[in-house]
Formats: sequence, structure tokens, C-alpha cells
Amino acid sequence: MALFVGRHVNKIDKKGRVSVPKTFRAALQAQGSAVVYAYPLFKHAAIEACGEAFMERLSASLDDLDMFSDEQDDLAAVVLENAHALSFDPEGRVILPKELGDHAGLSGEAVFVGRGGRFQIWAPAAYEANRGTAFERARASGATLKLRPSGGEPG
Amino acid sequence: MALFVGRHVNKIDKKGRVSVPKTFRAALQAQGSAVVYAYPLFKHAAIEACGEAFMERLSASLDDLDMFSDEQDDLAAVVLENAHALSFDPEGRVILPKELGDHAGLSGEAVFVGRGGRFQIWAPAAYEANRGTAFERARASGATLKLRPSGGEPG
DNA sequence: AGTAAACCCATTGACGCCCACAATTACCCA
DNA sequence: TGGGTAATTGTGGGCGTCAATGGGTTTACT
Repeated sequence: MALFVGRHVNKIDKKGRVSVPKTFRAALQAQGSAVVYAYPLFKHAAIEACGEAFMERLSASLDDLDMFSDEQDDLAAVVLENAHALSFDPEGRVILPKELGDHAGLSGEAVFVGRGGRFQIWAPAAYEANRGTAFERARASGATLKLRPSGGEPG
Repeated sequence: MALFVGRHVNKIDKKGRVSVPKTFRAALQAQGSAVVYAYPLFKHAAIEACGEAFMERLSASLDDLDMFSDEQDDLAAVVLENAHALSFDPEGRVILPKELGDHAGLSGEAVFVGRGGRFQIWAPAAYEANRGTAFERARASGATLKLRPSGGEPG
């Protein structure tokens, strides 16, 4: 899968439009996704976004939980109810729904942060504050990561 | 499968008609479903709706339960007996059967809530009362979701 | 004939499309 | 290596189109 990497700061105009970085648009296109799905991160004041394939996988994973169960209900509520399928204008911009912008505290500028198979959108101040703590936590805990054998399918 | 995501508030006119959001109609059409199936949710004062494919899957799942068991009997009763196949008018509206509207306490406005493979219809007040708690519960419990391996076929 | 639902048309307001311009980068050639 | 130029990306604003809505009229069914 084409990956989202790097950071990009773009402006939000008064119509609520923001340009998605060209590299991210290219990655989405490589995934065969014409739209971008965006939903709030309940752990942070930030938005997460992905292509169709990832969102369908997310939906299918929710279907694996029992229908009518409380667990399924809550997770589906948080992710799917608050998700928006954003479409691009001819210039590669999307309109960020007010609800998502409010959740992330966005106004004026947005930071696009690559996260591999998906990416996040932060307000600059919130991003700086969180980046510092994440860096510190990783160092303090001596975080390690076991790499899966090469050739494996991302999962 | 084309997904239902997001929330949309539409008006119910005095004839009982309500516009199904364009994105949902598009998703139904992408699923090859010309009609929308609607049935009451016994857990909440709300209506659930889906396309033909999901309804057939639901029916098949009920058949997987033991025949003549109380569980099968009850679930099938609630879902299948009370389900309605709604058709669209040329403007993309449906007429909600009175029985379903009463169950959901609908009048004036309806909230369409995307749930991936299906969607729900709520009265605004009932939805507000229920939704805030889901977001908070997810954050408080540190809810996580195990993603199914990529490439898997939903179902 | 009465009731209800399906179809047609008109209105309006949001958003999607188009243009024009600015800023940065990449490229070319002396 | 440096400057100039061209192409690509991001930004801003005006306008047209279409989705949502409301009402009127015809059609079907009891």
C-alpha cells in the first residue's frame, strides 16, 4: 500500500477548505480511493483520515463483533457515525466539516501528519504539544518494536 | 461494499416523506439495491435500515440460530416481521411507515446515522441523549478494536 | 367516492466547479 | 555555480449546479 509519510502545514480558508498535500493525494490515488474518510480521534483533539480500503476494513472489523452488542454499538458510534467521506475539488482540496474542525481545534492552519496506512490532521499548537510528550514517553519507556518478517501483508 | 458514514439531519414533511441523504442513496445503488429495508431497533427508540445484500445476510444469520429456539424466534420476530421495504420517489425520498415512526418517536426531523454496512434513523433528541455517552464510554474504557487481516472479504 | 401514495414542478441555499493569482520548487543553460 | 525561467503546488474568490424541500395534481387501490 502507498504510504502517508512526513508533515505538511496547509492553510484553511474561510470556506473551510484545505489542500491535501500532493504526496497524500498521490498515495490515496495509488490505493484506488477517490475520496478520503475522516473521523475524530477520541484519544486526542485530532482527526484521522484514510482511504476507502482501510475504512472498509474498519467497518468489516466492527461487523466481526456481535450485532446488537454494546461494544459494537459504541465503537461503531465513535468511528462510523463521526466519519465523513470527503471529496476533492479540482485543486485537491477538501472541506473539513465543522464538527471535525471543532474537535481538533482547527482554525487558520492544519498540520497533516503521515502515519503509514493513514494520516492525521492536527491544529499546529496541539500537534507540537503532543509530539513532545510522545517523544518523551517513547524514550522514557524504552519503546521497542518487533518487525514482522518481510514479505508479509500489512495487517 | 459501499459504506454508510456520517450523520445527516433531514426534514419530514407533512406527508411523512423524508429525503434519504444523497451519499446513502449512492451507497445503496453501489450495492445494487433499488430499495431500502427498514426495521425497528429493539434496544433503542430508533430505526435501522440497509440494502438488500445486508438484509439477506441478516436473514441467513438468523437461520444459523437453532430453529424453534426462543432466541431465533424473538430476533426474527423483531427484525423480519417488522421490516418494511421502502421505495424511493423521483426526488430520493421515502415514506416512513407510521409504525416505525412511532417506535422512533419521529416528527419534524430525522437524523440519518451511518453504520458502515447499514444506517439508523433517530429522532434528534433521542439521538443526542444516546450519542454523547458512546463517545465518553469509548474514551473512558480505552476501547480498542482488533483489525481483521487486510485482504479479507467482509462476511 | 374516499383515501393514500406516486409523480411532476418550482424554489432555495449549500457546495462543487471554474478561473486567476501567488509561492515555491525544479529545471535549464550560460 | 548562479540566475533566469518554466512547471507544479497552494490559495482565494465568483458563479453555476444540484440536493433538499414544499406543494399541487394525477393515479391506484379499497
